[in-house]
Amino acid sequence: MPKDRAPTRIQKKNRAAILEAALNVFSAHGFRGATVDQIAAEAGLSKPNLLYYFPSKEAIHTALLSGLLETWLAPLHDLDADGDPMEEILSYTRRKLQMSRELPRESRLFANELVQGAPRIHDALSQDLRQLVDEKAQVLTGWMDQGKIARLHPYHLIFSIWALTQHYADFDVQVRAILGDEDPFEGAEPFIDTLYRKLLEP
Amino acid sequence: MPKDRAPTRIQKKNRAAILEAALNVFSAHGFRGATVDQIAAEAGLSKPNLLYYFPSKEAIHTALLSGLLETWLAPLHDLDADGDPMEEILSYTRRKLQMSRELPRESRLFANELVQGAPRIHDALSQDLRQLVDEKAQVLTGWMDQGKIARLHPYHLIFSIWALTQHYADFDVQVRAILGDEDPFEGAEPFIDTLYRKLLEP
DNA sequence: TCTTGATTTGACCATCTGGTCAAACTCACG
DNA sequence: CGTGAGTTTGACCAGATGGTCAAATCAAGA
Repeated sequence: MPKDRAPTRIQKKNRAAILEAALNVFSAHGFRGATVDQIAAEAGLSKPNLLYYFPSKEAIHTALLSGLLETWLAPLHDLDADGDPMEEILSYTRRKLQMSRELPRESRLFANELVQGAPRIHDALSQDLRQLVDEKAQVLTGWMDQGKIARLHPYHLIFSIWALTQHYADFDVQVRAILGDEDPFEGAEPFIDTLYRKLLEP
Repeated sequence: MPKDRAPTRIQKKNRAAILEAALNVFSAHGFRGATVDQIAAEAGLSKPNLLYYFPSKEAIHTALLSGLLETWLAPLHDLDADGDPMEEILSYTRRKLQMSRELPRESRLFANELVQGAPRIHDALSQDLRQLVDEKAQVLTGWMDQGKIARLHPYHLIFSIWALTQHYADFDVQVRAILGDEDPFEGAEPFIDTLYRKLLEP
């Protein structure tokens, strides 16, 4: 294992390659379904070499998840209490949908973990995520109190945005099996936009 | 392997026990994450005994999925072109949400499969499911043409119902981590009901 | 260039896992 | 009962998998 001095050029490169490869493999097969050999091959390293940079498969997975959590929650973080309510929410849904389109591996990585009971990120859920959502739910409630948007259960409103947007990344195969050649996001964007306009209109 | 005569009492009992156990294990850990030993233990059988009833792990999984597919699609099947549009759709969403509540293992079984690219049910998706959805999308389009419900992309409308309802089963841990003690379905039902009323109102 | 720490690897190991098999046991029915 | 089909299991196997280690190779600063 590399000493904990400043990382060398090679360390940076290889660590990045491993995490990139791990994202591919874990998101496609889940934790249990991924093998260290697979990740090593994808990263262009031998297995022992990979294990020189990360002490175990679990450690790679953990590093990956915690490294991506911030990215994943950024759009919700950016929901601004001082912005225009309708615009803020619509822009949040658009960013989330865009992330489904551009970062589907990340979405599936979390989906894989969640659908199996999130054994490795349960803490992050009930700590960081919960706190963030509590905070933003209050923002939503504030807007409802001011009559700026329709009164709805704020938590379920947030869940609905997650469900609608992540569905396109997580269940991509199903969506494409049904739509055929049509680009899912082409239709999804205006649909979701319309949905929230109608739903939130006071 | 039992001969293909009429199944004996014991065969019925054990096959059922195996499928029940397999549903528990596969839905919680995915195909790769589940082990034959685990399923056997859960079914109260030894591993060789289990493999006397099903030739392989894969066979159990297949039997389970194809046996449940019908159940899973029944609510959409029942969407009646001759019924009242708004009532038909709302009752479909209610049934789907109820299934998330009462059959979460089934939902997660499919979710696990889909999120990993559905390697074992790709055919069912692009054949049976696609055909069913095509058919029901036409029903929806008909209602839109008649001005009975708002004009929307019919496929994305269906996706939205799947996403919103299955979210509560598939990502149960996340939902509960955020809601704490509150029953997710308590709030979800009126939320989803309101959502589709507002969305579909012509 | 030389040295020293960083990097890489072939060989190896223990465990897990899906699956097999022959032998033993049980059950239903004549 | 007795018997043959149906059922169960302990022992076993081959391959996959996560992980280790000593030895070899490489890179960069003195």
